[in-house]
Amino acid sequence: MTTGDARRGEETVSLVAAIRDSIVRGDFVPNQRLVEADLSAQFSASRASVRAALLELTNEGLVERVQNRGARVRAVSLDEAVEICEVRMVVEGLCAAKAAERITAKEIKELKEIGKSMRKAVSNGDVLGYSQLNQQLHRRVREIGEQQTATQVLDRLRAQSVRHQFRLAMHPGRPSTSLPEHLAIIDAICQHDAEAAERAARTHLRSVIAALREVDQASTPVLAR
Amino acid sequence: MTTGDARRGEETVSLVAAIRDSIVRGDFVPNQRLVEADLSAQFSASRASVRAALLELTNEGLVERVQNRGARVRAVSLDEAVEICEVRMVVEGLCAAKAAERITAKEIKELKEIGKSMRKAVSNGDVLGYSQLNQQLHRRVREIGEQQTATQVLDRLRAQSVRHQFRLAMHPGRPSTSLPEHLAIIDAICQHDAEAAERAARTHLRSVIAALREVDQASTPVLAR
DNA sequence: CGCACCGATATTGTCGACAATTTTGTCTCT
DNA sequence: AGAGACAAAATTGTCGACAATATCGGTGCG
Repeated sequence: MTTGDARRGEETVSLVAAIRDSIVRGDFVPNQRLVEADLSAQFSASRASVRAALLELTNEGLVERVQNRGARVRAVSLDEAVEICEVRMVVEGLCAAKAAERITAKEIKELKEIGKSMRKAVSNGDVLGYSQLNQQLHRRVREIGEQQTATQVLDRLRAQSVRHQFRLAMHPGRPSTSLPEHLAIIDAICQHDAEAAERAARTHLRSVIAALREVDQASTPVLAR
Repeated sequence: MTTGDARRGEETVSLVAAIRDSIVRGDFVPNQRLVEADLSAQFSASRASVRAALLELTNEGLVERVQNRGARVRAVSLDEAVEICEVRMVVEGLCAAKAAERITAKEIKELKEIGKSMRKAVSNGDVLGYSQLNQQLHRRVREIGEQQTATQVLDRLRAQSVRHQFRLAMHPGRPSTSLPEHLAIIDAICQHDAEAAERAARTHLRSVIAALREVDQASTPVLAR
C-alpha cells in the first residue's frame, strides 16, 4: 500500500507530509538517498510532484540536495543540534517574554492547567504524555505571544532536530529534570514578568543543550568502530 | 533582453536569483501577481523552472502562494517588519555573544577597521557606503560566531524585510543614531564580553524597531484615504 | 600492477502538453 | 435593473518524455 493518500487537489502538499513523516518516524534513515523515481513509485505520484515535495523539504532543512546529484535525508550532527537549540533558546525566550506581556486571565488558567497535567504525567511515569504536554506548552506560549515570525522559525528548527529531541525525551530521568524548568516558565508568564519568563525559557533550553551532549556521549561511547 | 542570463547547468538557481532581485529592487511591487507563464516568457525559461523558483522564494518568505490561485509578491506590513526585527534582535544578540567568545586577535583588528570606516562614512555623509559597511559588520559577526543555523535564519529574515531596511537607511539622521550602537557592539565583542555584546546588539535592534515605527508614521501620515 | 581514458548506466534537470480549478463575463429570469 | 446561473477564458497542477550530467565498470597503456 502507498504510505499516504490524500484528497484530490494539491497532491504535492500531501506528498510533503507523507515524506516528512517517513523521515521523522525513521522509515528513511539519515543520509539515505532519496531517488525521485523510487519515491514516485512508492507514493504513486508523478516525478514532478515528488520533485516539488523534495524542494519544500529541502527548505525545511530535512533534506539535503546537491546539484545534479540528488537528494538525501539530512543527518543532523550533535554540533548542529546544539546550534539549533541555541537559536531556539533565544527565540523561545522572546516568545516567553511576549507571552508574559500579553497573556489574559483565561490563558493563565489554561497554562496552569497544562502545568498541573505535566506534574501528574511525571509522577505517573507517563513519558509519552509528558512529551506531548511539553510540545503543547511550547506551542501555546508561542501562540499567546502572537509571534508569527518566531513561530515559523521555531517550527522549522523543531522539525530539523526532532530526532535528537525524541531521543532526549526517552532518556530516563529527563522528565524530572525538565519539569521544574517548565513550571518556572509557566509561573513567570502567569505573573506577567517578561524578564523572568525569558530567563526561565533560556535556562530550560540551556539544560536541554547540556542533556543533548550528555545523552549523545552515553549512546556513542567512544566511536562505533 | 531577458533580465538575467546564466551558465548552462542549474537554470533554476539563477532564476531564483533573478526573480529575487526583481522583487528586492522593486521591479515587482508588493502584492503584484506573479503569473508563471508571464515570468516564463520574461526570463525565457520553462514554466517548470519558474515554478521551482517560486517554490523556493515562497519558502524564503518573499512570495506568497495560495493553492490554485497563484503567487504574488509578499507585502510585509509594519507589524510584520517589527516582528521580524524582534526575532533578529535576539538571534543577532546570540551571534554577538558567541562572536565575543570566539573572536581571534586578527578578527579583532578587522572589526575595528570596519568601525573606523563606519565613522568615516558617517562624517562624510556617505549613506550608501555606511549601509554596505553595516551589512558587512553584521555578516562578519555571524561568521565569527560560527553559527550556521543562526546565519540561515537571519539571511531569510533580512531578505523579507529588505524593503523596510532600505527605507530606514535612507532616513536622514539615521546613520548618526546607529553609529554609536554599532561601535558599542564592536567594542564589546573585541573585549570578549559576551553579555555586553548581546546587550549592545539588542539595544541596537531595539533602536531599529523604534526607528521603523517612526519612519513609517512619517511616510504614511494618517491613512491614505 | 596501477592509472588514465572511455563507454554504459543511472539519475537529475528541462520541456511541452493535457487536466483540473478558479476567475471573469454574459445571459436570462424575476 | 439586480441576482443567480452558466459558459468561456485564464491560470495552476500534473504527467510523461527527452536532454544533460554524474557515477560506475571495463579496457588499454605505461
